Amino acid sequence: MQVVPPISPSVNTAEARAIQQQLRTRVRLEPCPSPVTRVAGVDVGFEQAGAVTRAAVVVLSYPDLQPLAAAVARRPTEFPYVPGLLSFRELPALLDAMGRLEVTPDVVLCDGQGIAHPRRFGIACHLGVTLDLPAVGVAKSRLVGTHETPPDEKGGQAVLLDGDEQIGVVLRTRTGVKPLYISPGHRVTMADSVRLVLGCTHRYRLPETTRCAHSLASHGCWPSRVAGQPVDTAAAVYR
DNA sequence: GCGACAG
DNA sequence: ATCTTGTCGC
Repeated sequence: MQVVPPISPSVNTAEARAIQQQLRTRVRLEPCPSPVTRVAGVDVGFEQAGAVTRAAVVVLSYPDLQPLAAAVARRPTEFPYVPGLLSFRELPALLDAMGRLEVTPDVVLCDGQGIAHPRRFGIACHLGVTLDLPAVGVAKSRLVGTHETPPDEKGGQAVLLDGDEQIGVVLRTRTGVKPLYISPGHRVTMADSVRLVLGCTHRYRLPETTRCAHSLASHGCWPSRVAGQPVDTAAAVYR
């Protein structure tokens, strides 16, 4: 897919926060365009003791969740991990990978927060706004906000609040596992976000999109099975 | 000053 | 995120 200008050059943490305050005005939480037929998942891993960032993006058919395409990209790591500024560390490599994609997804599920962020601008917002693509934040742990314990059953939910503002949903994707922190990133509603995550989830805690992206980013290959089906590596090409 | 803190 | 083997539980 066509990815426009790179991302911000080397910035310091103060500048990064200022950029977030500026870009947050571009976030639009509106109904996700329908129908959704292609869902992407993105994730990053590191090599050379963190010196190199490896990003992966996969595209699955929806709601079938069968592999359609994927892309991987590597580039020097130029920003440290700072809570609240994750996108400045991972987005450059992710955009490189997105640029190598042959097909354009209808929505992207990101590994990290959407608006459930101190400045309401997590990595899902940054990626979504940058590509003007619908994006959802799917985090494995909490960054900000308070919540009750969601019911211990698949689909169990609890509202994630920052004061009196709802910034996300704490979602149990399967019985007996730690819940995920879901929040809109761009061009999706809170309800769309939960629906899409559940729609992409099968037998594991993480949605299939995230599982595939993580597998490609850290192991360099697809999982043996996606949504319960053996993967046809030949059809799911990537470069 | 003392914790908390996506990946 | 990453360094790393076995092990407890459904």
